[in-house]
Amino acid sequence: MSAKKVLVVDDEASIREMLRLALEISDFECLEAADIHEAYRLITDESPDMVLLDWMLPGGSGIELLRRLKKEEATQALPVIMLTAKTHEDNVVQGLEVGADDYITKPFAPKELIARMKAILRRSSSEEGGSELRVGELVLEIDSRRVILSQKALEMGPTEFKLLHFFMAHPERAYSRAQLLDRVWGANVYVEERTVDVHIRRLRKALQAGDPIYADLIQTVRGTGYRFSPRDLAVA
Amino acid sequence: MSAKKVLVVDDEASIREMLRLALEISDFECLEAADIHEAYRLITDESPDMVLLDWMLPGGSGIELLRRLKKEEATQALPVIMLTAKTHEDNVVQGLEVGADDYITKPFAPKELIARMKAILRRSSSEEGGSELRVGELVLEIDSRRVILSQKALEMGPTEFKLLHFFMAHPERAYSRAQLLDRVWGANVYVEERTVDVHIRRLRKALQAGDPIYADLIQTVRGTGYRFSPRDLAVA
DNA sequence: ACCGCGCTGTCACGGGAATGTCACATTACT
DNA sequence: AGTAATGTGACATTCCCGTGACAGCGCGGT
Repeated sequence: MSAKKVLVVDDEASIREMLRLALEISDFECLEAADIHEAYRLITDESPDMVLLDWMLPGGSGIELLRRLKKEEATQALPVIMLTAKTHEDNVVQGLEVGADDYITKPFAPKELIARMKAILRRSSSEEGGSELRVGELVLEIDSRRVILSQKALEMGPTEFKLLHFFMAHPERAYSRAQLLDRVWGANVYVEERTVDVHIRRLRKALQAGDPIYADLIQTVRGTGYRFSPRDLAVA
Repeated sequence: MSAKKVLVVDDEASIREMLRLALEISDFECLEAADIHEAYRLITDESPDMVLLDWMLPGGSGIELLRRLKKEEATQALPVIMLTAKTHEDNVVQGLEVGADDYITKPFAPKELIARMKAILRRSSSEEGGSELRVGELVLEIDSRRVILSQKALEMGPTEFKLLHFFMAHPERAYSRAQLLDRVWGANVYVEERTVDVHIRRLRKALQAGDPIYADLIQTVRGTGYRFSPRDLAVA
C-alpha cells in the first residue's frame, strides 16, 4: 500500500509541526492547513486519505468544515478525526453526530493517534469496494480524478467532475438546481441557480466530445431541474 | 418544497386564530375545523400533511378521531400532534398508544410547536420510500419525474404530471374542477375552471399515445368533474 | 512583477415549450 | 329537439432553458 496522505488542520503551527513529525515517522504523507479555506482547497486539490481536524479554529469552527464535507458527495466518505482540547462532552457528541469518525482529546499520545488512524483507514479501505463508477463505456475514476469514455480520457473542470460524480452516484432521479448547488457545490455557498445550467452545458459538451450519445445521459426536466439516466442509453 | 398544509382541530376560535397566525408566519398553509365531523371532511377532501388535534372536543373527544385516522389505511401515515390543556399523564400515554406522533401541553410556545412539527415532517418525508405509483402497466416515478407506460416513457408537461400524480394518489373519487385547481394548481391561484378541461385533454392524449386503453382511466363525471378509476381497466 | 491560461460565475439574448383562454364542435340528458 | 355541459383545435402570452460572451480570480511560468 502506498503512503497515505493525511491533512492536518490546526491554526497553531507548533501543533502542526508536532503532528507532522509523528505522522512522517509512521510513514504518512503530511499536508497542513491553518484555516478552513486552505483546508478545503487542499482537500479538493490533493484528495487526502484522512483529515485531522482541530475543533477550535479562527474564522469558523471545525464543525463547519466537517458538516460541509459530510454533505458533499465527493468527500462524504473521507475519514475525519476531530482533535479537541476540551473534554466537553457536547463537542464530542456534536462532532460524532455530524459524522466525524473518531475524536481524540488533547493532550494525546502520538502513538494512540496513529493507532486510531490505522484502525479507521483499515475499516474504510476495506469498505472501499470500487473507487470508480461505471455506466456503459463511461468510467469515472475517483482516485485519479479522471473520466474515461471508450478508453479515451475526457477533459473537464473540477466542478464538472464533481457534478458528474454526483449524478453517477444518484441516477434516475430529478434534482432541482437548488438541490444540486447544495449537494455538489456545498452548503452555505451562494451562487445563482442558473449557474448550474452553465456547468450542465459544459459537462454535456465534455461528454459529447467523447461520444455524442453519452451527452443524452444528462436530461433536462422542464420546470424541475436535471436528471442522470443511463436507462435510455441502451441501444445504439 | 411547496407549503405544507396543516389542519388545526380545536373548538375555540381564539386558539385556532392564534395557531393560524403562528403557522402562516412559518409558511404553512392552515385549515381549521371546530369539530370532529368537519375535521374528517377536511382530511378526506384536502389531505393535509399534518393535523394538530385538541384533546377536548365537544361531540366526541379527540382521541375518537385519532383512533379512526390510525385505523384507516389512507390516513394511517398522517402525522398527528395532540394538544392537551392538562398535563394528565393518562391522556398523553393514551394518545401516544393510539398513534399520535407527538403531543404538546397548553400553554406552549409557538416556536416549540413549529420545531416539533418540522422534526416530524422531516422524519415522515424522508421515510417516504414508496416513490412510485403503479396502475397496471402505468408507472409514475416520483423521484425521476417520469411516467412510464408499458416500459415506454410518456411525454407530458409538468401540470399534466402533477395532475396524474394527484389522480393516482386519489383514485375512485370524483373531483370538481374547483377542487382540482385547489389541489393540483395550488391554493390562491385564479384560473378559469375550464382550464382544467384542457389539461385533462392533454393528459388523456399523452396516455393515449402510450396505450389507448389507458386514456379511459380518466373519466368524465358529468355535472361534477373528473374521476380516475383503475377499476374498469381490468382485461385487455 | 508581469503575463497568460484555465476555471468559474453571471448576464443577456433568443427560441421553444408550457400555459391559460377563447370559439366552436360535439355529446349527453330532459 | 333543445339545452347545458364537455371535447377540441387554435392562439397569444408567459415562462423556462440553451447558449455564447465576458469579467474576475487563482495559479504557474517566464
